[in-house]
Amino acid sequence: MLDSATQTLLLQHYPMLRGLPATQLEDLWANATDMRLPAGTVIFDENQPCQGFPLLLSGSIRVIKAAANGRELQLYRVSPGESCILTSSCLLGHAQYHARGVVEQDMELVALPPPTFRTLLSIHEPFRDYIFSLFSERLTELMQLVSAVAFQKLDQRLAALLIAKPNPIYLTHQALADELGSVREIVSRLLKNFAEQGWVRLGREQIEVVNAPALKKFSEL
Amino acid sequence: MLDSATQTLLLQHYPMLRGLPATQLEDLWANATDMRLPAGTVIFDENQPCQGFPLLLSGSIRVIKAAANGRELQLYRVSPGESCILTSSCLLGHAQYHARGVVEQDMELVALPPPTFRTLLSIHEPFRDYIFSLFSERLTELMQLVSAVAFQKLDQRLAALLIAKPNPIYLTHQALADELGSVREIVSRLLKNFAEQGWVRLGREQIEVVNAPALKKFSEL
DNA sequence: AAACTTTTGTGACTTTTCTCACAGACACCC
DNA sequence: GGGTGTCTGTGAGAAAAGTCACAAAAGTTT
Repeated sequence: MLDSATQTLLLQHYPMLRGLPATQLEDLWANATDMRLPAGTVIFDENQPCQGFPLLLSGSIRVIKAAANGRELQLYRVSPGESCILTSSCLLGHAQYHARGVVEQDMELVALPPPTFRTLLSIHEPFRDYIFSLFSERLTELMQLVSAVAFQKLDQRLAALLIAKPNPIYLTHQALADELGSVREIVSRLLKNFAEQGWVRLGREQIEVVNAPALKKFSEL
Repeated sequence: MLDSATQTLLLQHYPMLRGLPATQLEDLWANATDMRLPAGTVIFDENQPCQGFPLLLSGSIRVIKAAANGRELQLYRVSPGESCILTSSCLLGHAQYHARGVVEQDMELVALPPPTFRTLLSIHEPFRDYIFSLFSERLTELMQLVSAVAFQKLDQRLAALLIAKPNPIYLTHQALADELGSVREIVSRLLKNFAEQGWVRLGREQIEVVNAPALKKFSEL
């Protein structure tokens, strides 16, 4: 059962739920549960069935693939208003997870039980459209990712990653490597190259992009 | 307008359409168009909008990413009964294609105009479930692919590819390379290694797997 | 401020993959 | 059965990425 503050917040982040018939909305408030999860929580992992459908209110999730040797690669990130499409996939494909979800920033979410989720999909077109667009977006992103991993050099991917982030970047080289699916040493060396070109300035857990256009050009080479 | 033979074929491959109300079925027959495309046809490409929703009756499509230098990588294959989810993605996400679709084997398909597709989605739950499962499946496949490309060595991926295909494999090394996102020379060399291990026998445009278990074990290393 | 942890820098070396170049093998077609 | 085009084999070398080992630097804790 959701309190009214959470209800308001949910409708803010998920406006497509506003048009729901009153009875259905009541049903939603009654069956959904509010949760808070601290950063670092593993909310799902490979080969696990899934329990509910998450609607993010704040914070974010990193969805990653982990390799046997400890390396990992970020598939995508889930932000408020987005929900985790992988969970839809599990629920709708009656399958299990094939990735790991880790809370990146402390998170508040509303979890819908599977029947409620299915009902929403079937009765409410805006919600259905929303879920389809999410699927569509993720599919596109993943295809771009496959292509990047297969055909682009790491330095280009790193450059693209740097300019995609808010400017002074407060991350360790290891964190960047984990996002790219590579290792720390390589990222360090590449960053040093960028620094020598005068494109970035490096500090401990800090990377300042000083020549974004150059990085962009380089990443598109 | 579909002739009755095509109608029957369509319902065979897409049984979830059988439960449609009669009026809706009439609408479907009236608006759908039958098409035949020879192998090699590019049915869609990057940055193109899409016209209709394809339901495959026979043949197959390779969905690929092409790199600037001529290399390519197969994202997935579409077979009869499957439909191309990328097109759904385009239609539902109101976006453009981000990959290329090439007819692999001569193909017969029924194309639904976007409005018909949307109506089906909204009124017929089995069809909707079907589309969702397809999305779900593709998403999972793509995630596995990303992971394979990022973390597995080419020899392992090649081994996995060989055992996934019907046994005497009639393909050129170039075709295998294109499926893996690599180049011909490497595939040739790796195949030679496999042959020296006694795992395969090589011929012109022919690879016979003689020790599938060994290949499987190797691919899972 | 000494001890510890985390992060970063870096050299040396290996492995994997790609590139280029060219030769031989096979198939097909007049 | 000679010509032509498509496949395949292979060597030499380069480039990219990863591994290992260790040291220096920057923070944190006590």
